[in-house]
Amino acid sequence: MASSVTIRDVARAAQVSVATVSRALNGHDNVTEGVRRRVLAVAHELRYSPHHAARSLSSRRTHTIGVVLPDLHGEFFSELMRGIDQVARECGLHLLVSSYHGHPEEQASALRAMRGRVDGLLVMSPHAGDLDFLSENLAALPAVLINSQPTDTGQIAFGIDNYGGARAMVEHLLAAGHRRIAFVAGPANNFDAYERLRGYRDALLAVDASAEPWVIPGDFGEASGHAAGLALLVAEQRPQAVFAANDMMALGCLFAFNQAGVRVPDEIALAGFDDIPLAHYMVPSLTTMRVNIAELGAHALRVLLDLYAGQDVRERLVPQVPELIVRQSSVRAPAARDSR
Amino acid sequence: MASSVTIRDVARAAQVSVATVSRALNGHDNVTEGVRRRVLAVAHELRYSPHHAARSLSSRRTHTIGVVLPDLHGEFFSELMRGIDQVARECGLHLLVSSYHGHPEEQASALRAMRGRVDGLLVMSPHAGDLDFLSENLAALPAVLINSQPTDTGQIAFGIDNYGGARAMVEHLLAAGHRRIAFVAGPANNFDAYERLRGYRDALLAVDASAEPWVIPGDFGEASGHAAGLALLVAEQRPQAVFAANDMMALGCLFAFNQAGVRVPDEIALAGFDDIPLAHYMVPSLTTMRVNIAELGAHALRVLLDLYAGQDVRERLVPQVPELIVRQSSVRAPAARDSR
DNA sequence: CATTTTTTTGAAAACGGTTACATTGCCCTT
DNA sequence: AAGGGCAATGTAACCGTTTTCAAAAAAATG
Repeated sequence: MASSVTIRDVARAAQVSVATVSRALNGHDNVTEGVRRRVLAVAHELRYSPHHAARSLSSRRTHTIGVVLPDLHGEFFSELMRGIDQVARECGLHLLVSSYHGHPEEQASALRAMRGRVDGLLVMSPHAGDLDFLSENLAALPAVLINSQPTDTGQIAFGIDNYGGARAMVEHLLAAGHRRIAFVAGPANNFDAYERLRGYRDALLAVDASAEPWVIPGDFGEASGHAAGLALLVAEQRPQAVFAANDMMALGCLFAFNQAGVRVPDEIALAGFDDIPLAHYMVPSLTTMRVNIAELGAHALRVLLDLYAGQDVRERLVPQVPELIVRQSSVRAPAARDSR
Repeated sequence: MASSVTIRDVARAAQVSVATVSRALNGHDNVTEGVRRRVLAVAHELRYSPHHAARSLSSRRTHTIGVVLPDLHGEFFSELMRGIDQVARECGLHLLVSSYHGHPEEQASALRAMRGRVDGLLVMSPHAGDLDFLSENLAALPAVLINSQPTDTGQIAFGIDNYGGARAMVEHLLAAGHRRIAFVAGPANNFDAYERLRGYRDALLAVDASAEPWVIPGDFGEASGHAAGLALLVAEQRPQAVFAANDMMALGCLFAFNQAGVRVPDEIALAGFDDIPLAHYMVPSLTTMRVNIAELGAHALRVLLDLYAGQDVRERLVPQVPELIVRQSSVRAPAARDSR
């Protein structure tokens, strides 16, 4: 089975003690050059590779970061992982990923199972109200919360400026001449969704205090966007623009509009949020708020590492501001610009 | 810092020996019910959680599976992870993910770093010719290779029947009445891409030995599909159908055709491979070969676990056969069926 | 050259669990 | 009541490293 050539084997073959082998391999400077070379040669020869568990038991470091996410699929997850992975590789760290499919108790057990397995944690917890619960189970590990609601328990957390992004989008739609703007909301207990909804509401009311927000429920999935699109089409007075809380739902809407022969943006304007790769390729291409998810993940890990190093990271927890990407779906004239 | 309440603390508080605590916690049956309850209560009270490194050092099991992939982004990766994750959760396993961005030496170090860290490995290595190299670095761990080319070194490996899938698609296009069928290829050194190309060629030549395959280079990215689409449009005689080696490139093609005002499928038919979620939402919706990537990952992990348990898994290494999904993009009449 | 200082090396103690083996206590035979 | 068998518990060795501390060797000092 697992071959298991240990540090003792290397020591014997190189005719030194295990302590010397350990020192040589870890690049300590108190080992003679000749000895070091001999040890390295023998280690390579024997295909020695240190046993991780033993090493981390004794050194109290695992060189591993735990990533606890609500789900392990979809564009968001994939991009987030990409960003995290990039930084992890640069720093020679490994990633232990874990998901809890919405079940809080699974999240708790996932978090606790991280003890002695990771040096720090990146946790994404978009569901409202589980923060006290969360800090309960954080096993005293350094942790950075991604994209959660702000916490009063002093947890290190930051995310995307969903509120500001949503406001910016509504302002764009208003500026493009649309007045009756409907909003397709995300899941009720999702903090991102809540913030985007709030941004939509505030932007509308800011320009006309008597305006009536028009909110259709959704769940961030394509299908719910499709349903929302159909619902909007049968309204006695159709909206002039539809702002979906994420791109997937906007896609579903567009699908519904296409099926019904309603032309976008001529008869109805459409906008999303996230700027997933498809947004660029839809016909018409989708106006959206670009969120650099990979950078979000990368930044989170960098902050975690500095936190681990004992630095003060407080002032680096500014939310990431999304960028407005205007494409064809929101303006009658051909899209003014497309930054791709 | 990390609180570190150890098994000894629990033992002291429960007034038993560490051995008894260990037994009680691991559900051994030789512990009196009263004692077990007391230990469990104390452990919970103290928020004890076993130190993973210590446990796996002594028990020789890590309850962790290593997943080594070429890249950590995109639809394929995301779906694969979803499938793997699902099985892992069912079995109470953790996932250590690692990527090597195409660099073989990084792959080697990633593989070696897995020693003492995981119980088994899931490796995806689509680049041709690194298999001997690979087995060199497998650290004698049980491993399952996903979607690699078949190996002669006796490695456990399986993947997708890309060849058969490509043949099936070409046969469908031929049956739909298209004769001049162009193929947008994938990266040159990618085994999946090679197999799909081979399937295309063979299917064409099977029906007419003098047929001339028409292959445009691509790299599986949207952009290369777009470029290929433009290239095809300026050919003196346009193809009647375009078969892209994956959906993303088909998407790029469609984008090019749409921009040029060439209607799909009326003027030119289009087909892809993978059945990514967007395929369903494109206008027109895309005919493609559905590959159940999540299931591929799930199956790979199940095989790995059985391999680990010492079973013979040889006859379970059959390639996964993709399913033909006919949508609007390949047939003039409204799509006959759409299995979504 | 003797002595002190510095560098290089080795022996052994952690690290926090699991588990083989020894021990204890209890019940059952005879 | 003594002994045997069995279940529950404790003791201590072990897993493969790192690291402290002491010893040995080498270098610097007077």
